[in-house]
Amino acid sequence: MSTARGARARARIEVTAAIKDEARRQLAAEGAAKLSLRAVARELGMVSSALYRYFPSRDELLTALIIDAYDSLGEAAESAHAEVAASGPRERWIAVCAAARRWALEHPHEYALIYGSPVPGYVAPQETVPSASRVGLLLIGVVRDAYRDKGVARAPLPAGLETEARRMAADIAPDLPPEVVVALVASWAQLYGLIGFELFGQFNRVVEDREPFFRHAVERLAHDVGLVYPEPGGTAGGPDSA
Amino acid sequence: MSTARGARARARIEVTAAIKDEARRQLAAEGAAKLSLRAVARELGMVSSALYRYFPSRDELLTALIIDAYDSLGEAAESAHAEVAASGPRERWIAVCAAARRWALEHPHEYALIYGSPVPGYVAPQETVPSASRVGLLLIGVVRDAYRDKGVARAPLPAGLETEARRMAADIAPDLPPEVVVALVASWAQLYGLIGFELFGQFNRVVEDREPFFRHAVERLAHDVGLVYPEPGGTAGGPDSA
DNA sequence: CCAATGCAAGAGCAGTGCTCTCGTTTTTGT
DNA sequence: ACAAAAACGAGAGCACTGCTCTTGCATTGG
Repeated sequence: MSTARGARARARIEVTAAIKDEARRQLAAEGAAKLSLRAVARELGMVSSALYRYFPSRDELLTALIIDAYDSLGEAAESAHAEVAASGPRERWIAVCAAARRWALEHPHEYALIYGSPVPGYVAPQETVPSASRVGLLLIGVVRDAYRDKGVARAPLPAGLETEARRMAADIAPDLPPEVVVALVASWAQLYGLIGFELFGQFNRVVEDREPFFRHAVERLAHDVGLVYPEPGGTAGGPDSA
Repeated sequence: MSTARGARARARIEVTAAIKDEARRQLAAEGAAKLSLRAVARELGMVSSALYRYFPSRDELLTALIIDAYDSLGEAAESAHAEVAASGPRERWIAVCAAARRWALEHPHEYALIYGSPVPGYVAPQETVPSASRVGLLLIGVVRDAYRDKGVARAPLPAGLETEARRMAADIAPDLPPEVVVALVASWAQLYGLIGFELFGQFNRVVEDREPFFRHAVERLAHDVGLVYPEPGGTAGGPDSA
């Protein structure tokens, strides 16, 4: 009974996985632009039209790969974070950022797929959101822990940003002060600016020894979100001084 | 004489320009992926093979558009900077960053072409470098002026970054302290992280009122490169305290 | 003035995403 | 258990792409 509706269904799952695997191989090898449905089908020994039984279009296949890429990146960041979970917030912050960079350097085409220019007129479907948020959630968690523990440093917000900052905080991390949430989101975006510039060649002939450069930049981002001190001994606004 | 070898040569220039114009139109309308040589030729009333007399391949056409895009962005930033040339370094810094953002929002596909994922296996040819550097040079200039005037704030570099920082400074701005150059390059990359996230939809449902958010983030970047004070009255390390 | 070159046009090749049809196989409802 | 329904693989075909090659005309330079 468990395999009653299984023969077909299980085959379907396997073929779907095989298609994604082969597609991912081609993506990693040649990039999203050269990913061809026909080539995938050819490599799998099936005819191209058969592939449409599994993915209704090339874009749908790409979307599946995008979700997988987000998850792969998120997993890499989460496991890197787990290894330093006992350390201070600065270490944890740096570990997550460094893991994101490492993953990007190891999977350039997949990184380009998710953080580079989105394909043609493509808007990310709703179902990508959970996977896409994993690194961000990790960073939020680090700052939240630091804040709960001994508080984080903050700088006042300009007048024009106050209401938006409150709205952002309510949506993202209601337990954190708006200033911190704003700095967090900005740092999050800036992190990917650093990674993208390295990956897409903008640092060629500008930054050569990139690892220490990145580490230093990321430490400054940690500072920006209020993770001020190298390690123990945080002064700065505590959870109660709001 | 000036038009002696002109009949042909002038026509060539005009046709080349017409091709680029039409290609740019299609790029702006549909994005780089949907830019088709045949469609360009069709729109210009010529046959597709004729177009290859002017651009040896699609990639060459794209490269030409890339250079134009860099120049367009650079020009926008430069003219925005010129309008506040008399103001303090913070105002000038913000004006350049805001102009880059505005240009990106107005030319999303062109921005994606130059700062998004590079096309297939594409590496930017050497001739793009001057055009690509214009915004960066502007930012360097702002910091240089501030430094010469009353100095900028600096934070010490970690040990592992010192030699690379010196190398970078020698290459980029020998008259600026290495710490400042490092912060400058990092801020430069981070600026495009902010712009890219807004443009490519990463801020959807996260940041709604983006203009003040961006402005605040950019002010913090100004702070990071040592442009500390809202306006006059800079303490911080002067040109001589190196 | 004539040869060399520049250029537009057309045909053609290999490749793409995608649709539709046609048997065959598997699943499902009675 | 059997027939109706759904899922599936294969193939042909359409419209499109980048790019090459050949042919014939126009422009240029010696």
